[in-house]
Amino acid sequence: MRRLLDAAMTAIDERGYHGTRVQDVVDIANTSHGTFYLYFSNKEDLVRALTVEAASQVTKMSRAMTEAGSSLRLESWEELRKWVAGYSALWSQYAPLFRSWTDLVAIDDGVADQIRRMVLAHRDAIAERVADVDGPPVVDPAVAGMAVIALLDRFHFLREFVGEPVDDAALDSVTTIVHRALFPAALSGERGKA
Amino acid sequence: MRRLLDAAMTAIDERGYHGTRVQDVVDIANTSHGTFYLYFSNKEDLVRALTVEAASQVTKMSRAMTEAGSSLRLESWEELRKWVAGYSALWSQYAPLFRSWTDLVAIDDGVADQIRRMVLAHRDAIAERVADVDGPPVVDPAVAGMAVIALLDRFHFLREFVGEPVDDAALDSVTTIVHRALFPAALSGERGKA
Amino acid sequence: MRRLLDAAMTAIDERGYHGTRVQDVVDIANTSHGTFYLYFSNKEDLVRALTVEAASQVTKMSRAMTEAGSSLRLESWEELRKWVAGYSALWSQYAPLFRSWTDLVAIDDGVADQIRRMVLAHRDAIAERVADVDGPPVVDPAVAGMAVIALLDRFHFLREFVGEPVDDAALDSVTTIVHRALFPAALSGERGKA
Amino acid sequence: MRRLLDAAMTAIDERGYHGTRVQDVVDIANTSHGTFYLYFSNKEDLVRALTVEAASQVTKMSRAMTEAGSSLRLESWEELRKWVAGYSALWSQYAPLFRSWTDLVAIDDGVADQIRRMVLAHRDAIAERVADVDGPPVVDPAVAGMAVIALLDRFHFLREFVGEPVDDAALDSVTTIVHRALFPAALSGERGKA
DNA sequence: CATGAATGAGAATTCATTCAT
DNA sequence: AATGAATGAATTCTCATTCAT
Repeated sequence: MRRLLDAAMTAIDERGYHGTRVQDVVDIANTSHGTFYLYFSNKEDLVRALTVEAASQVTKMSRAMTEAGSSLRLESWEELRKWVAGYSALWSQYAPLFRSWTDLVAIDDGVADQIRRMVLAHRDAIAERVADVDGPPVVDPAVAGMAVIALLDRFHFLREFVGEPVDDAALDSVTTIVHRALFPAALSGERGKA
Repeated sequence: MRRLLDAAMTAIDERGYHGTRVQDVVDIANTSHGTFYLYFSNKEDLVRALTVEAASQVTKMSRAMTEAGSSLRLESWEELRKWVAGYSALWSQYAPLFRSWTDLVAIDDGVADQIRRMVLAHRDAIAERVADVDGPPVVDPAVAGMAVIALLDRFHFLREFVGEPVDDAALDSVTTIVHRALFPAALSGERGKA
Repeated sequence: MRRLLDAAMTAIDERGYHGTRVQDVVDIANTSHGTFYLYFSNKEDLVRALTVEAASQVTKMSRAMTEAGSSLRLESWEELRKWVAGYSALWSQYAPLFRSWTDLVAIDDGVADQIRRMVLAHRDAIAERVADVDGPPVVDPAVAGMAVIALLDRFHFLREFVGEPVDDAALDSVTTIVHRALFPAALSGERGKA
Repeated sequence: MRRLLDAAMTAIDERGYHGTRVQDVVDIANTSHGTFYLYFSNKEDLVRALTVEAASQVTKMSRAMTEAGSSLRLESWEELRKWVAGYSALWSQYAPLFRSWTDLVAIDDGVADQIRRMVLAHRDAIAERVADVDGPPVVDPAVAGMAVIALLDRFHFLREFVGEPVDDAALDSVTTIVHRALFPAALSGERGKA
């Protein structure tokens, strides 16, 4: 079962969700057709399972931001950088899935709901952090949260797409961009050469 | 032929690229299977034509930014706002296609090349504008350009996805976010209520 | 389409409904898989069409019995014999279908409804004729009607099954049996040697 | 093994022979796939076993009619009624199987042979009783025997199918019908209310 | 130019049966 | 004896594409 999930990730990575046949998955997992349907009732069921996994990781991230006792201060460039790095690592881990989001939400309502909840929770978590900062909010925190998610998600996709996968330098720059966008008052503290 | 292209947009809008059957397109266009293959050698050919159209519009935008005689100053909030509005209008017009990008690039190399060129041209145009501004660039202009494209593209998608389509207020906020991100020095001039 | 219906009859005749593959039908019809699904949405749809055909023939028989102006007098051995012959001819024509009834009603509600209506209409038509006869009805006409249908249907099946297909002599005997069962008072008029 | 046979009857009752999966049977029997194949070499083997059981019951009935010392006089309405009741009880007990006859004989030659032998034995037993009666036989006893079997078997099926399961009143009427058909001379002795 | 019936390759899914434990 | 995970042959159905009219 784990083998099938991993194989699915590999297959989706190589050929995209639609390009992936059940046959491809079981070939990679070195098992048979029948076995696949022993564990998953169909292709969507498999991708639903993968989505639950990925979404729960992202949700864990959001929760870590907001839960009591958390001391994450996004307005600190250093802490924001770490958070960005965390997101980036997650994206890389589930890249095939994140890349297929657009597809998936159109195919299966269950998956769409999962992802919608995840996005909204993440957005709200960021919004809360942004609104927390001293001084009057100058942009709608909900918009800011969504913008950050949009930026981070798509930036990874596009950089891969144009053949320049995200590296540490890119993450430094992206962090600075996000930092400036969210906390314009806190110009000091940025790493000089970002 | 125009009818077929429009029909394809409608169909892709409703059912996504993969969900769209040649049947659907010819039904909407009120024509026949045979006619479809008279104008397009296959389904990919059709989507290639649509992509050429959309990409050329975007490229027109990029070119307008960079070509000699252009006076567009993104560092002005008002001008940036207009530019954002322009992009948003374009996105809305070609929403079905933009939404399907992720799919499309995986399907057809021709489409992928088109889009890759378009993205890079757009990124470079923005980068040039960012680099132009007086004072030392603090973030890599290429990263900034890509980040802006990523943000704008995905923001539209996500807002639609969560059921809150982008409106003027959202664009105001997004403009402010982009403005701060790209031109941290130019804090004055922002619209107060964004 | 006619070709497919006929082919289906042939195939069901040879292998039974469950034993019949779509492939078998199209092979006999000398056409292709795709063509089959052009005319029928699936196997059940095909059998539904066949059932409509057969059921309408039987219903035509029932209606001929009851409609105004009909002078069919089942209590006359000769007329009963003709009616039995008519039923027998119909059974032979749609034998594969009649043989598969038991199967079919378990598979598709549409088919089951068709057949149920047909059976009830036929039973009621017979019951009406039986009740019409002078003298007090000694058996429940509805039971008598159903018994006649049961006898005629199954008799054909069983005789084929044991390798002695129904012939004229058998039909003579069956007619006498039915005649005696329904009209015990009318003993005269029977053909002597039945 | 008994558990498996009973489970199979239950399953066939609910879903018909073709609708019954080995899975269903073992689920009902609360055992496993492996165990099933320990006792039966395949699905047909199971149904063969069930058929042997049912057929031997029917054969017992036939034999009781013909064996030396038997005093069963079908020409007595009362005795015929008892015999009909016996058949009806048997039918009800093995209803799932009797209902599936048509299917079964098409599937497995062994089953078909069983059933064929049973039907012929039964027919001959009835024929013998019919021929035994004083006076010249007016219908072919073999035809009469088969007709009676056909009537009784299908009558039960059809009544269940139209939602009016056979009850005592129906059996009274059926008895009268059969009685008149077989023994037209013996009009007296019928129960008045049939 | 336009049509739409016909095609068949390709994909998903089911389920009887096996076999290592 | 009993188990149940694993298998893969067999089947249904979809849909892009062709081609005769």
